[in-house]
Amino acid sequence: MPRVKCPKCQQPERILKSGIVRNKQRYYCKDCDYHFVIPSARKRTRETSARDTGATSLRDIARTAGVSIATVSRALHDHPDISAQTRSFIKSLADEMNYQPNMLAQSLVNRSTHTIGVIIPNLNTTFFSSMLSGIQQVCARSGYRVVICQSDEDHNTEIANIQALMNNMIDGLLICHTLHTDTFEHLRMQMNKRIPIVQFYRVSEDLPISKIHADDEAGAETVTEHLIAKGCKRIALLLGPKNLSITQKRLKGHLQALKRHGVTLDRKLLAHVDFSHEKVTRAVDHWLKLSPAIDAIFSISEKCAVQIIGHLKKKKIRIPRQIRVVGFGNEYTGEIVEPQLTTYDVRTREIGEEACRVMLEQLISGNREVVDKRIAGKLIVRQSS
Amino acid sequence: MPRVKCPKCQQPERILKSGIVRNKQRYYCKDCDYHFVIPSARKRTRETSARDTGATSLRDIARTAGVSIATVSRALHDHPDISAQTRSFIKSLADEMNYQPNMLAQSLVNRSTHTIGVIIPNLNTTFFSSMLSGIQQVCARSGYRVVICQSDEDHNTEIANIQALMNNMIDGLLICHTLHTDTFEHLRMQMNKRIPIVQFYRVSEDLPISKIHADDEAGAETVTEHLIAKGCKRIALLLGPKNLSITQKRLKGHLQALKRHGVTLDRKLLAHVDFSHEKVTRAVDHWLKLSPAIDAIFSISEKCAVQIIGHLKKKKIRIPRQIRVVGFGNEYTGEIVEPQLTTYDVRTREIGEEACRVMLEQLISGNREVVDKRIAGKLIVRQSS
DNA sequence: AACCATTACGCAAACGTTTAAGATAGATAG
DNA sequence: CTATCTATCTTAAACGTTTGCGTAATGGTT
Repeated sequence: MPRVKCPKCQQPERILKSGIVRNKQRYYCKDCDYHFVIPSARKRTRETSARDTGATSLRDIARTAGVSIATVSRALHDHPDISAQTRSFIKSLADEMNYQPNMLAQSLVNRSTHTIGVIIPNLNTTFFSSMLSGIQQVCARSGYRVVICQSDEDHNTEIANIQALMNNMIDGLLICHTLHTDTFEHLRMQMNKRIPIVQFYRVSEDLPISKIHADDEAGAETVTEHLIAKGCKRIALLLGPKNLSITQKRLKGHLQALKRHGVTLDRKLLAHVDFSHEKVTRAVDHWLKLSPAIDAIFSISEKCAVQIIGHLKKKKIRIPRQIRVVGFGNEYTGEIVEPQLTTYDVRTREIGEEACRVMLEQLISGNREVVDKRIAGKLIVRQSS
Repeated sequence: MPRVKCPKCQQPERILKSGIVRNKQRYYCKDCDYHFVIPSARKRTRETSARDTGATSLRDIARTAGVSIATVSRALHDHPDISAQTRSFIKSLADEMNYQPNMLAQSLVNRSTHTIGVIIPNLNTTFFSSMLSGIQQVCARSGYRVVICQSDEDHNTEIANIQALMNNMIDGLLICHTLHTDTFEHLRMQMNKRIPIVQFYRVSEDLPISKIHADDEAGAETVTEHLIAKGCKRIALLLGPKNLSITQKRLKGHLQALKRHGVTLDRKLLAHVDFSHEKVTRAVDHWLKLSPAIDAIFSISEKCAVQIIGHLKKKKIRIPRQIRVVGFGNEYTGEIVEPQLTTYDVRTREIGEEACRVMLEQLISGNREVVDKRIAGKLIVRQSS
C-alpha cells in the first residue's frame, strides 16, 4: 500500500482501506475516525472553472478592481450606494474586460428572462411569418426578446415546445395551435404557473386564456355575400379540420350569408380537408363532377385557393367566367397568381401586434385579466371573382 | 421611541438610533455592539419563495419524500447509487407533483442549454424559412432545441440578437447575415467564447468560421450559359449590394460564362440594388431604354425575378419571346407566376440541414475544425426562358 | 461628549440544479 | 474478529447573479 497520509492528522499510520466507491480506493484513519479518498485532480475550483468558459464574470472584475462582487454588480446597475468614482471605474473596467452578464444566472435570481416565446405552426408561407413580424416589432419597442418555435403542424411537437419554453425559459407564451390540436389539456396544465399565455389566430374556445383572433365569422359572411352578389348560387366551400375554431367560425359565417340571401345549402358543397395538396385536388375534382355545376369555390385557406386556381387552369376552366375563386387570408401569392385572387385580408400583422401588446400589458402591469379580441379584416376584390 | 429589542440580547435597554439608511431607521445596541434594523416582512425565505412561482422544485420533492435533494436529483437521472425502490418512488412522486426541472438552473450548472440559436435575416419568403425547416429537422433528431431570431435585414438588430443569444442562452450559433452586414467585428468579438458559430448562405469571406453556402459561382455560370445557349447576347444582371458575398460570387460566375462563350460584357447591364421594390423597378426601366435592347434579365434574387415578371407583363413585354427572365433560389412563387420562372435551385433546405449537422458535430464531438462546404444546386428550366 | 445621519462599501443568503466526496450499515473475506 | 467491500445515503460546494442588511468612517447637532 502506498504511503497515504490522513488529511487530518497528516500521519500515514493507522490508515486502513475502506472499500472502493465508484472505482476509487477509499481510506479510513483510525486515529481521526475519518474516511477519505485521494481527491481527484479535476476538482472544480473557482480558478480553473473561470477559465472554463473564457467569459469574464463579476468575480473577475471584482478581483481586479479590488472590491466585492456586490459592489461591482451595484456599480453596473447604477445603484445609489456606489460612489461616482467607483462606478465609473468599474464600468470602464467591465468594458475593457468585455464583460457580458450571464443571462442564465440573472434570470435565475430575477425570476424573469425578459423573453417571450412564440409557438407557431409553420413558417412556410408569409401568412404566419407576418404575424411574427408584428410580434417582433412590438416586442423590440419594449426591450423584450422573442424566441420562436415551429410546431410544424404537429401536435406532439407543439407539446414538446410548450414544455421546453415554459420551464423558465420565457416570461410569457404566445401560441397559435396546430391544425390538429383538438385537445388543450397540455395547455391547461401550464395555466397554474405564473407565466401568462396568449393565444392568437387559432385559439381554443373554452379555455380561460386571452386570445386574439380574426373576425372569422363576419369575414366569411362578407366573402360569401360578395359571391352571392356576383350571382353565384352553387358555392363550394373548402374547410379545414372540423376541430379547428377557424373552420367552425367561417362555416358559420358562410351559412349565415346563405340563409340571409335565401340560398339553400347543399351539403355536398362542403369539404373538410387537412389543406394537403392531394386532398384539396380530390375535393375540387369531386365538386367538378357535380350537377348542377358549381359556380364558385371559397377556400378558407389562402394557399389552397392559389393551388385551386392552378388546378382549374390546368383543366382549362375559365376563372372567373365559369368558376369564381376566393381565398381567405391575403398572402403575397394571391397578387402573383393569374388571375389575381380575391380574398379577405385578415390583417395577420395586426393580429401579431395585438397579441404581443396584450402579452406585454400582462407582463408589465401584472394585470391578469382575460381578454378576447377580434381584429376586423376586409374584403379585397381582385380578378378571380 | 418604540420599545425596540436587540436581536442578540433581547433587551430594549441601551438601544440608540443609528442613522437612517434607505429610508429605514437603524438601531445600535450598546451592550452587544450590534447595529440592526427591524427586518422587513418580505424577506425572502425558502418557504415563501417556493410558493412564489407555484412550481415544484427538487427541494419540494425531497421534503415530501423525506430524502435529500441530491437523492432526488440522482433518482430522476437514474444514477446507480440510488436503490430501485427509492428511484421508482421518487419518480412517481415527481410525476404526481408535476415536477418540471428549472432549465435555467440546470443550464447554469451544466454550462449547456441544449439549444442552438439561429439568426436569420427575415421570414417573409419561403427562401429562408425552408432553411429553418432543415435546421429544425436535424436538430430535433438530436434532441436539441432551436430558437430563432429575425434580424429583419438590419445590421444593428443582428448585433443585438447575437449579444442576447451568446450570453449563455445557446450552445451554438447558426447565422445568416443581413444584406447590409459588411463588417464582421461583432462576430469576431464572440469567437473567443467557447460557443461554436456556423455561418450559412450569406457568409463572410475571411473569418475563420465554419460556413455552408450555395455553389454561387458555378450556379450563376450555369444560369448564364443556359441563357447564352438560348441565344441571348444582352443579358442584364440584377445583383445585391456589393459587399455581399453572394453578389460577388454570382457576378464572378456570370462573367466566366460570358468570357467562355465570347460574349462581351456591357457594364451598363449590371445593377446593384438592395432588392427593394422601387430600386428593382428603376433598374429594369433603365435597362429597357438601352440600345441595343436587352434580351434577358438574370436576377440573383428569386423574389425580384418574380417581381420583374410582373413588371414586364404590365409593360406588355412578352416573356420569354422578347426578354427571357431567370431567377436564382427556387421559391414557391416561381411556380405560381405566369410564365413560370426558370431558376437555379440552391437547395435551401439542404443548406440548413448541413449547417445544422456541422454545428451538431462540433457540439457533440467537440471537434472545432473549420469547415467550408458548398451545396451543389441545379438549374430548373421553366417557361420564362 | 453623546447622539444621530450619511456615504460607501462588504458579507452572505438566495435562485434551483448537479456532483465530488464523506458517511454508515450490512455483507464478505481471511 | 478484524479488515475490507458494497450499496445507498447525505453534505456541501459550485454555477454567476442580485440584494437585504451589517458596518466603518466621517461629519453634524445638541
